Amino acid sequence: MIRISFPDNSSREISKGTTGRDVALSISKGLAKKALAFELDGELFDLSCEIPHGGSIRVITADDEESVDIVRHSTAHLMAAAVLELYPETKFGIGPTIENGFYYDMFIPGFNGEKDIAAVRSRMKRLVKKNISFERAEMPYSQAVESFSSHDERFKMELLDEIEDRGETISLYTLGDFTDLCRGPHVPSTRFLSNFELLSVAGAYWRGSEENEMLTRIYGTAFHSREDLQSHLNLLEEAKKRDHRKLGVELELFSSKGMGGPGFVYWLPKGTIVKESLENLWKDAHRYMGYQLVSTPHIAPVELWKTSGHLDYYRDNMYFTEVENGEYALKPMNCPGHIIIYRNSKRSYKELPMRIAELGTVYRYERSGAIHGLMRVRGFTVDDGHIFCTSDQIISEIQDVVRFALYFLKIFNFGYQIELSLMDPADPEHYAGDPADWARVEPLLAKALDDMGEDYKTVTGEAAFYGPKIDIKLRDALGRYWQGPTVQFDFNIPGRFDLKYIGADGAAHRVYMVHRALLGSVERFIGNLIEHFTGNFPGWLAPVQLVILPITSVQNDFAERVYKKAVDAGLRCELDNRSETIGYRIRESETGKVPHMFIVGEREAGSETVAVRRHGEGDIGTLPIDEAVQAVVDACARPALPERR
RNA sequence: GCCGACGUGGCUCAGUUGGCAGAGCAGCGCACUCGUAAUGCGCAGGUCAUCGGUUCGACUCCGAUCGUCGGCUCCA
Repeated sequence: MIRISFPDNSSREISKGTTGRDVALSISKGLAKKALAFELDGELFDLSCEIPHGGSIRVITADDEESVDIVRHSTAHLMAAAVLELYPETKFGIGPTIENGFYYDMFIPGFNGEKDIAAVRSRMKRLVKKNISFERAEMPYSQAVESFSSHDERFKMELLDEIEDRGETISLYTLGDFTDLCRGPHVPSTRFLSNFELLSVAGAYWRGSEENEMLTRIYGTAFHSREDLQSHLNLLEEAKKRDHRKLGVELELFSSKGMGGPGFVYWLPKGTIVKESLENLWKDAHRYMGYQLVSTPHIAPVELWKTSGHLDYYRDNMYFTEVENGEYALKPMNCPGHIIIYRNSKRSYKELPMRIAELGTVYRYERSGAIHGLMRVRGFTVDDGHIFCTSDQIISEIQDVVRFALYFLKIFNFGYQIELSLMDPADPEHYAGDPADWARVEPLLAKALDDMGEDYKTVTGEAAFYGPKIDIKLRDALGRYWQGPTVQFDFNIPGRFDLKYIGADGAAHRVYMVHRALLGSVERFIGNLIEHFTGNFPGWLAPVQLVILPITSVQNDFAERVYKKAVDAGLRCELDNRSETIGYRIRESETGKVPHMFIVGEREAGSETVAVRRHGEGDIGTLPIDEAVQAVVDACARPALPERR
């Protein structure tokens, strides 16, 4: 007999051989019907498994958070089973769950890409209807090898060897004619798998290495209910609508095609207003926060990049050019330029912390397949800053940077998540600089965050080779995370360039250096903004803030007067007095996502008023001209500068 | 770079088994002077991504190149 306890703290004795299903049944028939698996002392098991030992047990149903992953994993098997039926020669790789879904990597002879997805889908539906059970079997290595080698499952054999090497139990799951090497757990049968969708097909290297053969990866997702699946599919639709590449064309913000070269952004007049407005706030905020703005060239002799280490570590991503007296490279980063500025004169401890910053456009060669709209380009503007300081200034400088970064996220209502990336102590060879320096600084970064009361995730081994870093991921309106601000310590470059300051003791000391970017790449950040706001920028960024629309040409003079007042008030305003219907012109401003419109007809002209219309809201009433202009000015006010320490 | 899909006027898309390239929107012109998301008529605009091949004849079939998209990879 073994003793198990339940979440409500009750407990009971059960005999050996009792399965999870028996336990669920003993509670209620309804529970047994809904049950997907059970958890014993934090470990998940199939419902059909015997309770292996005493402990605290929980029956997992669709109501439990972790259960959707079980459904997805089982659906991956279901998909594999369907693929095997259709393509008997298929060899299987791995089929894990991922955020929001699953995939399976397979070598599928005869598969015709997306065209054949529908067939797989309908075959899966058929298997669901048959309500086939998942059968688990454990077996010794030799028997498993026999089973997989008879089907020439070369990928599974590889996995099998690794499981054996780690000394883990080998378990196989059979679903109909398909048997897979798998840890489990799985749902009892396919009746739990009716709410899935196959989403896309892609190539993927076996085990993610370019050295290996490329397999076909099919992506899908699954949920407990039709409603959950539908709302996820709706989210994907919504994301498509917000795609910054699409909106960029529609709103005439930027162009990145044609002769301009892939991965290069050409900002159109409207996009330039967005970019400049953002950059202007950035510049003012930086000066206010004690940064000195600088400007450095786009190209420099290779010797500079040799000294900085970029030639060794970053060569493959750099553009080079030859001129008569030597080789030059386009800058892939701004740091060496800022170092030249630091080294321009002998620095005193009294100058520290010295914060310099630049909206520096850099060029990096990205492989053609990596390029993506504004998010991944070959030329972009880094809102780069470098802080030179002493060790006892580190904490407050880091805190200032993090606070400053959060300011930029908060003014746009982005959510965020902080990650602290540290070195892997088991692999010190991998990192530049004195390990003692690392040991001194890493806790300071953690302390800086702790003292601010910010939550963060520590990721060991994720530090850059030159130093530990704090990354902030931003979360947009659809809940998606993007690379955002980054704060990086550098134990490499100060040594390479022999950066020093003269201390109060009259001696030279090595200066500490922090790289930081708050927006990351201005281009990518604007891409995030476009998707976050669906192109409905806050007023201060809107390319056109106000459109004046006279109903007929009789009101043109009056409209002209209103227009001048708005322009004088500093608004980006347009007067649309084209000979089109008022409905048509309103529609154009609406689809152009102009935040405000003033509509002026006979009534307004006679009473020195305007009818105000707000994007997405429609007519909001009539106001005297000056009041209406002031309301738009207020709505388009730039956010306040950040608070200073 | 790799796997797969795609590439027809500024945009969105038709184009049957190879037989003279089509529509809507946008643009231009004319008329219309209009009350809160599309007024009407007319005009112009494409060497069907590029190059090569097969064919009497190629937007259509084949190959290569370039680009775009979904992934992989990369991401100091």
